[in-house]
Amino acid sequence: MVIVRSQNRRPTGSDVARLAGVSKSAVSRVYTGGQVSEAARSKIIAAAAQLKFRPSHTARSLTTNRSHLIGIAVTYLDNQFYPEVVQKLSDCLAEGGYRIVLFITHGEDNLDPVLDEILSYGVDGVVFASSSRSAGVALECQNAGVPVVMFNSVDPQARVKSVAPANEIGARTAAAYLIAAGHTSFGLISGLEASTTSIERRVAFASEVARAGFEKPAIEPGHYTFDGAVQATRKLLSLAQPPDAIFCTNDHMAFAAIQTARSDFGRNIGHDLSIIGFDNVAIAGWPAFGLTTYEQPLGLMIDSIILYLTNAINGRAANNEPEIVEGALIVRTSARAALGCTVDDGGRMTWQVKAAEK
Amino acid sequence: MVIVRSQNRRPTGSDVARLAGVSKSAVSRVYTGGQVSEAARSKIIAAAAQLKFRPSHTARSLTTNRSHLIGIAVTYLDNQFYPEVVQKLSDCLAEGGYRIVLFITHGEDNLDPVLDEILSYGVDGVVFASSSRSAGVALECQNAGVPVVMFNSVDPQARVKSVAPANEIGARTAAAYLIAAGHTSFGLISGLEASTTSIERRVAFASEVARAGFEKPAIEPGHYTFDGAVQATRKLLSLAQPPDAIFCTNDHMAFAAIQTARSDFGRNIGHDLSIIGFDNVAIAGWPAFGLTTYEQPLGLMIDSIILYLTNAINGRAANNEPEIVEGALIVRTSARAALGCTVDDGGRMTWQVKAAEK
DNA sequence: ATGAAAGCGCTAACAA
DNA sequence: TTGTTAGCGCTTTCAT
Repeated sequence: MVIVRSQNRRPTGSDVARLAGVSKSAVSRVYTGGQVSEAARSKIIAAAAQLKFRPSHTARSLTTNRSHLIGIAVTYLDNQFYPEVVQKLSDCLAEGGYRIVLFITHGEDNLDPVLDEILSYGVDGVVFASSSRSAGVALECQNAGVPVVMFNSVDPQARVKSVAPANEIGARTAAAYLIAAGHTSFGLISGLEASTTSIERRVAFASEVARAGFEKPAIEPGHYTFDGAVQATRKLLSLAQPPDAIFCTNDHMAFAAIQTARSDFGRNIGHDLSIIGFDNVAIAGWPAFGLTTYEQPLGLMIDSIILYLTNAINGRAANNEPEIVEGALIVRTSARAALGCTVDDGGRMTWQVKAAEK
Repeated sequence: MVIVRSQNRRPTGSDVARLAGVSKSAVSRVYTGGQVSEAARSKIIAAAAQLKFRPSHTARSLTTNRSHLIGIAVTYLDNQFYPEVVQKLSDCLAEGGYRIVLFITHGEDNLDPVLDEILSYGVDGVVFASSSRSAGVALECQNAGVPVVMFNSVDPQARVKSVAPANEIGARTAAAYLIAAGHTSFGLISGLEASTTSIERRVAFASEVARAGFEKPAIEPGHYTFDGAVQATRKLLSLAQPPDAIFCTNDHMAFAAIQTARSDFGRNIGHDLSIIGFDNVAIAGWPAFGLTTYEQPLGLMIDSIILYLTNAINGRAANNEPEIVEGALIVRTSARAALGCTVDDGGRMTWQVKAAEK
């Protein structure tokens, strides 16, 4: 009985070298952009094609100490914002030859086991896109020598790089817009209490409302979930003095608020009740919602992340300052129109904060 | 000048062994579940903790020939269905110690470069969730010795494993439901012409309509995109004899259809126009849509994928038959009510096809 | 139970 | 331009 084993083994560089009549190094050089004579190169290419050879990423990683893998930790994908982030990140990273390995956490309190795993996979960099206060884990990661950027939350001590939207400006703009539209009674649906994004948005909104001399907004927690926001909306609209304007700290909750206000309370959104969100996910533009919302300029943010990561990975000096990137209020129909709207060249209506001074 | 280099090197098993006063092999055995005396084990654990040692996944992969990485190729994440797939897959895979590496294709004609990359990453298995006719690439992958499953499309020659929904039953059920509700004039918005899912759903729907003796449905391509479906809806409703019932070959397009029919044509969905989708993504349950749709039982499908993959990876016999998994029509409000609805124990309304014979 | 040694498939000096 | 050689960090026989 003849045992044919080599058939089932994945071909290696040595196999190619043998078939092409050259050394392993020559083969390696072809795949790493080294100097190889045309004659040798073509023999190698031919042999490789014949054997269907593809260099083993794993083995290469071991010697080069680069996996070309970027870890991304994300809490959930229900909120359309995160798939958008993942997709854009994946696209940009792919251009540089990097791929994403996905770590979906579930809002657990202790992320250390996940961290262990991320680190053991030998990723070249990590993006923490979980909206919680992940500074601890991120820092550990960085101390282990792996470049990290926190997306959508910032390390107050600026030890790890962070890229985040202008939460304060966004929330203030939302408040100013609602005030300019003549609203007088405000509600707010907050996200996760542990997340810096939600806190910053909540505080800024409340402060802008107070600055204008109105009663402080009624606040209900929505936990960044759809169902949570449904409950929160019910509570707000069941108040003795229900608000006529509600700011939701993300779009995902705003969709819940709009629908609940409509179906359970018969509100006419954009007329007797204004709702503003935060993120500007694709669904915000759907006719059923026409959500007025403060956008996160994802393109810019992702660019920053990529720039930082590639610099850090290649040992180049990287700007460690937290990056707060400003968006714009995208004016649609879910909030009553305020004065001062202008249409930008993209055909989108935008709105500038007039109350520039804090 | 003293150069301290070892500080910045990630600790290795040898470092731990040296500190613990044992051999490399002992350290390895601790992490692979081998036989180690309690005394040695505790010394090793302590040393590892002190050095913050984590075994290198890369090095391990090289010797064991297992990366614990599963590649997943997906076309886009705009359609909420895919994030749901990715998340569930990630969760289930994580239980078995596997992680997902993401390959987002963009519906390119030639997937070979992507395949090269997938294969070079040394993944232990691959899931093709792009809805196009990826049988060719999938087959190549399998021939390279990497277990593959095609999700949501099937290889007609059954050479590679596939897990797919009951497209035909689903589409027939949708048609039967609309007919039972008294509709007489039908439209259909199809997906990508190259995708088996869309074709099967289109053909089955049309055939069921014909079988009942009605005029064949008006068909417009929506290309599985939101914008495409908006256009398709406009065309259908601008017809001289516009349909009063439209079947969309996925939910994502159904959302576009519902909104376009409402805002551009003033239709009252579920009354003067019925719309049915396919997938049952989370958004289908939102009050704004109340989409009646044929569900893909994601849980079951993912279980099948995992089972096949783990078997194949571990060289166990795996059932190579294509798996067609049946869902149910989830009855909500976007389609006029038909006779024969029953509420299941989960509180969802479901509907059984009565016209069982083909 | 433990250690020595070989080797996984590749890259990167170094020599020729 | 080429080949030889020595690892990368781990697992895994094989002796002990």
